Parts: sequence; structure tokens; C-alpha cells
Amino acid sequence: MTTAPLRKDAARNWERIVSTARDLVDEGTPLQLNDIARRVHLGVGTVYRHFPTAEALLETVAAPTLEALAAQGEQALADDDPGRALAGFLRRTIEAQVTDASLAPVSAAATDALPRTTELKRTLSSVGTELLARARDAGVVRADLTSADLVPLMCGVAYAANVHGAPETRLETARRYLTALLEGLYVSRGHGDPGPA
Amino acid sequence: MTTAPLRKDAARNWERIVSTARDLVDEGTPLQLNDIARRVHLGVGTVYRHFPTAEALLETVAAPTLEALAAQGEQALADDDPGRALAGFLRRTIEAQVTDASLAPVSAAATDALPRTTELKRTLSSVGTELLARARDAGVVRADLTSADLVPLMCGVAYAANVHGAPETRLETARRYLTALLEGLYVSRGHGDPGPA
DNA sequence: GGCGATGCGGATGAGCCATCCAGTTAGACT
DNA sequence: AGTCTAACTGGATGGCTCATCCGCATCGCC
Repeated sequence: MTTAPLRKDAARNWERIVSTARDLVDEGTPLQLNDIARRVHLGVGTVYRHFPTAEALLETVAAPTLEALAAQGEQALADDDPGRALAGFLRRTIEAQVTDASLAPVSAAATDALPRTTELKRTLSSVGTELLARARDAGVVRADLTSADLVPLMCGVAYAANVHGAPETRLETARRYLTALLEGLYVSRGHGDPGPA
Repeated sequence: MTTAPLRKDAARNWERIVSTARDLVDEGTPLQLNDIARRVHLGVGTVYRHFPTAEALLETVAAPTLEALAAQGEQALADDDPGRALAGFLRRTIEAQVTDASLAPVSAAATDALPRTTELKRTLSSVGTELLARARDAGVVRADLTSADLVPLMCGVAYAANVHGAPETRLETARRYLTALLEGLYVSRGHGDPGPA
């Protein structure tokens, strides 16, 4: 009932569409369904039936990465060091968002085209909530931070890393910004050079 | 020589265009020159002559706020507490970006339509650089932070505050995020609530 | 009041998006 | 194998936004 099992040629075309969409996303081109139809040598109608909107296609492209992220989130829940678990999860989130250009718009969108996307986002969000709660209980993170802040903050960091600067340096930059956010721009007043605390 | 002194009717129209553009920006509508022409009861050509692109109009709308910000920046340079000066300047920057919707896109744009905008951005940037240098010399901020990071980080914070949430709470949220960034999400290990260290 | 420069305005064409339906095809059933 | 039909395909098409261009109106100086 999830999917009527798609005819063979249709499946092939679906694959081709998603694949070129992936390429376009990677090279930074915005997805335009008409354009994709031309590239894949399919009629516009075909593309539009598979993906009613550009968002739907984008979410399909983003799905695997989101799935992977969710899986890593589950793993993070197994870590018994709350601080490390949260930081690791956030780091992976950021890296994914900077590496895969399809993620940023999908994460930022208030409403999703595909139910699966909503589901994945919910999963990720609840993983984040849990990790944050544990970290807070352990006294590792500031108390005024709610789980509702997590997504915006991550989007903000990713955005900051993407605003300027060459694509090659983005990963590097994003990591630096995340560290800055975690540790604060201010030097902690209680200890000098933190060194390897 | 900057401006040939503009005929009276032209000046009036210019004013009307900018004014309604301001309104549109405030209500969150994206600027479309054709649309504006209709609202102001002017021909499209008129609008396009005054502002060759939507960006040019947007920058014109943003200019006063940028000017004000630059002025406040100059004041901040007079403050003899480097930490407070930097923090205050950053806070004002964020507040401006959240309050005035025209600022975010202008700040984020890599290239400007109006020379005046470039000039203003350069001023702001060098004020930021100076404030940051002083704060760093005073040992208040982390050393790995360069002035090139300032703009992206501020854009990131503003973006984070704007992604979700009702417009009314944005200022509040933005302030919280800035504090979080300055002080760090982690509880500083050297002071404050030692609790369950 | 006349004249040249300047500004005005909308008709226009280029480009994108999304729909719709006539034609085709895959694969289930006999 | 042959037939049937539901599903897939493709592009012609209309609605829309954008930006240009040029004949006409208006301003303000003499």
C-alpha cells in the first residue's frame, strides 16, 4: 500500500531523474523540473508525474542522507558520554548539511512535500531532543537551551559556512563555527588556555 | 557629481517607490518591480529606470538602517571596554538584521548593486575588524576567530532566528542565540555551576 | 509661451512553470 | 501467442513573471 509496484520502465525513468537531480544539486544548480526533463530526454509530464513539485524531488534526493543521519543518531544514543554524544551528533548534522546541498533547504522548510521526509525529520528531531536532555541532565550544556533551538541553530551554522567562501573550505569552516558555537566566542573566564581538558 | 539633481516629479516618484518597497519588505513580501509599479500607479519603465534591479531597490531600502548601524559602530569604537564594545556592536547588528528584513539578503549578497552599499558594508566590516582585534588583544575572545568570520556568523544567527518561529518572538530568539554563541552552548567548565562536574 | 531635455508608461517578447490529453507500452490474463 | 487495459509517456499549450524599448508627455529654463 505504500507503493503500487511501479512499472519497469517507470522505475528506470524514476532512477534516471533522481540521479541527474543529484548531479545538479551537487553542482549547485537549482532544480527545475522542465530542465531535468530535457536533460534526461523525457517529457515534462513524465517528470511531473513522478515528482509533482521540485521540493518533492529535492526531498527524494535528500532522503538517503537523512536516513544515514538518522542511523548515526541512533548510534549516538548508545554513547554513554552525553556531551560527546551530543557534540558528535551535531557535528555529523553540520557536516551533512554542508556536504549535501539538498539538505539545507529541506531542513529549513517548514512544510514537507513527502511524508517520509516529515517522518525522518521528526526522528532526527527526537534524537536531538533526547541527546540534549541527557547532556543537560549531566550539566554539560546551558539550561536555557531547548530542543526547539537545535534545528535553527544547526541551520544557522550551516548557513554561515555557506554564505561566503569557496566550496572547498566549507567543511573546515563549518566545523570551526560549530566548535565556536559549542565553546563560545568568549574565552572562558575560569580557565586559561583550555588545552586538552 | 554623485547625482544629477533629479526632476521634481521624478524625485516624488522615487520617494513613492522606495516607500512602498519599504512597506512590502516589512510585511515580508518579496520585491517585484512590476508589482510595485502597479501599486504605485506608475509604468514599469519608470520603476526600472530608477532601480534597474530588485536588488538595487532593496539596497536603497536597507541603506538608512545600514547607515544607522555604521554610526553606532563608530560609537562602539569609543567604548574602552573591548568585550562590551564588541558584544554591543554584534547585538545591534543582529537586532537590525532581525528587525529589518531588507538587511539579511543585502548582508549575505556577495556582490552589491549600489556602490554606496559596498561602501557601507566595508565600513561596517572594518569597524567589526577593529572591535574584534581589540577584544582579542584584551584576551576576551578566542584567538582562532578572524574578522572574516564575523559577517557569516552574524548572518547565521539572524538566519537561525528567522527560520522558524513567529515574527514576534524573533528579536527575543535572536538575542538568546547571540548570547549562546558568545558564551557557548557548553557550560564553561571553569566557573559557574560546578554541580555534577 | 516655446523649446530641449528628461522622465513616463504600457505594449511587447522572452523565458519559466505546470497542466492536460492523445498516443503508446508493459505486463496480466486467457 | 494474443488481447486487453491500466499505467506511463511526451510535448503542445496557456498562464505567469520579468525586463526592454520607444513614442509621447511633462518639466522647468529662457
